[in-house]
Amino acid sequence: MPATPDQPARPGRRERNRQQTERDLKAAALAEVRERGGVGLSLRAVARRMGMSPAGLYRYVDSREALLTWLIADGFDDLADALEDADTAAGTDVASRLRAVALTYRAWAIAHPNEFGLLFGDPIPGYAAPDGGPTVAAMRRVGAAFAAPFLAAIDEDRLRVPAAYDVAELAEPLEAMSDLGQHLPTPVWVLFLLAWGRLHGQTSLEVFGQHHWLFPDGCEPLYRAEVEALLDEVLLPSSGGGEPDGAGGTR
Amino acid sequence: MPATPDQPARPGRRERNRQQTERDLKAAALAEVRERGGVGLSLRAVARRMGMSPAGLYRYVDSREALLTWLIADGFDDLADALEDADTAAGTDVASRLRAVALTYRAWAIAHPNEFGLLFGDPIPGYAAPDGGPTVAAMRRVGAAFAAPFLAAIDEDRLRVPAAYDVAELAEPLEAMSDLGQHLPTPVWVLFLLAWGRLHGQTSLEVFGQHHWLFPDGCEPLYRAEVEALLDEVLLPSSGGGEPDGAGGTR
DNA sequence: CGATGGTGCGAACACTGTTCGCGCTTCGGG
DNA sequence: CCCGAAGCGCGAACAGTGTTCGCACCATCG
Repeated sequence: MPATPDQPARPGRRERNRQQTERDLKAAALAEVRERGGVGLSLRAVARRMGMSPAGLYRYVDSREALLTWLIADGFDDLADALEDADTAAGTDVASRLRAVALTYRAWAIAHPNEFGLLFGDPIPGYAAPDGGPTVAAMRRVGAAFAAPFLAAIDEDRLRVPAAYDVAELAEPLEAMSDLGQHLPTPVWVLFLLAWGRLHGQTSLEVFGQHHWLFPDGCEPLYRAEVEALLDEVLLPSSGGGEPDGAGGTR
Repeated sequence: MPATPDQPARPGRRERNRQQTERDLKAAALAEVRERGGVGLSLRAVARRMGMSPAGLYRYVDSREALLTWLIADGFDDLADALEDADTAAGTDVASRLRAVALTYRAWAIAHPNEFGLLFGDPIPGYAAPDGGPTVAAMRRVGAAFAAPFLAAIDEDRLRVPAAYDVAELAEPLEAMSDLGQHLPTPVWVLFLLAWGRLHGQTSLEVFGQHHWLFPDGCEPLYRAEVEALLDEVLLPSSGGGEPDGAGGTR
């Protein structure tokens, strides 16, 4: 958004300064979050870091909470970018794409633990994401990036969805997901949400330190095992018939 | 720990008062966490709640952080109790036991969202659970309660563990888990950790609000679907042969 | 009885988010 | 060109926080 559409191309000294300061602010706040964590974000520290008075920040941000939701939205966007990049870099094979996205999810979380905590950890005490707010919009991008390989698998008739996933009670609320892509039957969305949960669970347990006493060096092998298991369960071999059952070996 | 072992049974007016105050303090802090969240725990608020001066608290607690780790340990213990109770109440059938434990995990989390956040959300900024500390000990209880039905399934030869779970790199770190019960081969622990991750992932996404915009009324049906899928995948029908494949119906 | 040490508290310090009102710069229009 | 208006940044202040210090009190033990 280089300028508001009604002011076609009039940067103006002031406007440019403001946008520069906004960028500085975001960068400073992000740096602060990265090293101190979202909970420890201090407006005064941000102000100090950018050589500004604490009060001055309030020309750009309504409150500490507002700054946090701003960072949350940015974080979701960043994660979505990473997922999309990994997806496109993985070529066209549905299995590679799904694997790439899954591995990137964990990799991003480990590379940005504090941001991950901001996005998926304890919600800010009083705050609940407003339904139309920017955070949910950005999060839907993450969902969409995650769903893309699944949708591709459907197009190739390679998605194995268990009949048990056709939970009637979920049909109605899942209507809201149809704008992530095409309109799809309930069990597909259930499959997708459960798959996300599996990967997220492992990632979350690792990043939030629950596995640290077991695997001080990280849980990548464990995660890879989960990813391969997921691929085996969810993806049919290729288009060409073959054994329809596969509760066994992988790679 | 009713008394220090070197002071065999001398409650004494003072000792009793101290223990009573400790209980009050924990109760007040827990209440505060329940309504304000772990992040929002304020020592001064706790002090106010129990009619004490802020400074007085420091006779019982080293710091806010210490109080939090205390609550964390208690939280893990409470969760472990809930899981153990559900397990024993579920009778002897391995499937029922596993289902009960799994459902109780989510139920506890939903009933105690702030405590769940304390246990599994953003770690306290500076704090890392000391390896020998009380929090990891209590968390191992949770792990043990979770593992119990799996161990029972092994005893009955009803656990289906994929060969692909025999990840060599995990053999060594997983040695540390053998004191949760008997000493078991690597893939069993992998299966267990991945199962926990699946349930935790769904629970965490729900409790931390990521699914709220999709399912404002809660995700119990989704979670049940995951639990049943897990049971189907992981548990062999019963001792008596039968169809080895079960990607189909549930309850 | 007197000494000891646990107990509670008021005051203080450094820090936080946030508000207010003042000057200063930059802009838009007469 | 100049002048009002609006945006901007800041110092000061207020209420709140975690934490420390030193002083009273009182139960305990010699």
